[in-house]
Amino acid sequence: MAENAGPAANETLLFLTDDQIRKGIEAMFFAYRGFTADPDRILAVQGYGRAHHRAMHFINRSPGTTVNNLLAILGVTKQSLNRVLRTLIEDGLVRSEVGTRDRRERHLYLTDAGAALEHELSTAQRDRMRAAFRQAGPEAVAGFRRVLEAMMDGDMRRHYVRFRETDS
Amino acid sequence: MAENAGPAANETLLFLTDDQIRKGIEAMFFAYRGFTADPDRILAVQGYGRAHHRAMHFINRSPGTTVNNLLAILGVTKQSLNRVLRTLIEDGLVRSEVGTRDRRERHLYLTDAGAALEHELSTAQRDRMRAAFRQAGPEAVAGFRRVLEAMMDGDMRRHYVRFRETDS
DNA sequence: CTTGGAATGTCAACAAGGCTGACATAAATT
DNA sequence: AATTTATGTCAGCCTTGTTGACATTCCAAG
Repeated sequence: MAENAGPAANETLLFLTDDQIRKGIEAMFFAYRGFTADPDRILAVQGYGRAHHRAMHFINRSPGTTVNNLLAILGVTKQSLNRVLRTLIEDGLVRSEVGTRDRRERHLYLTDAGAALEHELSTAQRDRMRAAFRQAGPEAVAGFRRVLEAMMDGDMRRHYVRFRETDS
Repeated sequence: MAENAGPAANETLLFLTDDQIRKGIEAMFFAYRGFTADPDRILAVQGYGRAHHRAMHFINRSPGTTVNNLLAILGVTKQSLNRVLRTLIEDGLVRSEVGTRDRRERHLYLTDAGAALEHELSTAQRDRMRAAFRQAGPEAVAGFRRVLEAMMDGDMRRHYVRFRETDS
């Protein structure tokens, strides 16, 4: 792994003190609340929760994905996901199609109504993220991404990278 | 607020495209899982959850804090927090002392056992954060913090800043 | 071809931890 | 004395995690 070999390597190690790390941890905690606040507000009105948002986000990202696939990405049990999917399907936001090649699989798509809600949610979340990005500047954003990627578990990083490379 | 006025301002606006923002959103989602994974594993063994971790973290950060104070930081209802605090007090991890100046208040402290568990949890979390910081480098870390701070809600930023400036 | 296992998805029941509402108590404030 | 504030508690609800049991479908070994 290519270690950072910048100038004044001795001095810059200050960024690894427990105190700096602790600040990072608290920043992560408080920021994540902001990250989910806007979609949560919208969802509460409709009687949905964060789990519905996550499902719709990733169905939108890869239409036709299977339940199993979604399971691996979301990192929950199939039973948990199923409850969420059931309500989304009942409410006409998600469409589930039996696979043609393998009839055990269900391929998931957003309906028009589902796409509309997903768009509303993701717009709210994107607006805040965009404001933060603009305020912090492009170099900060690059660093933000770099740290987050290094923080992911191996499995999650695989999913993330797969998405990152899709339709770059 | 001082807008970024770096060189090639035209070109660098590319970092604000919807696609870049979406990558940031997904990075945040996947990274937060890694962020909580290690403490969650430890907590599961003891029958506690993330809520207990958060309470202990902030009691450790400001010993003697009141219930009301903790409520504002954690952003939950008193009923929710009380359930968690009750079990922590019953199990001898947290001590609650009636205030001397204002006897309505309860001041919260970690017991030795509580401090030990808190330390175990925060060590696990810090280790991962430190690894990510080291891998990403000091400039990336600065950017990471900058973006997260810009992402916080106003109230949360107030709490964060208060902590950040305490015993810097 | 049949049969047994593996993969996939569904239903039921439970627990953690959010939430609201109502209420009690004690202390401080007016 | 009356009101407000800080805290705790009870009851009940919702979302979203969990396990266990089960149905369906596919595939591969006999």
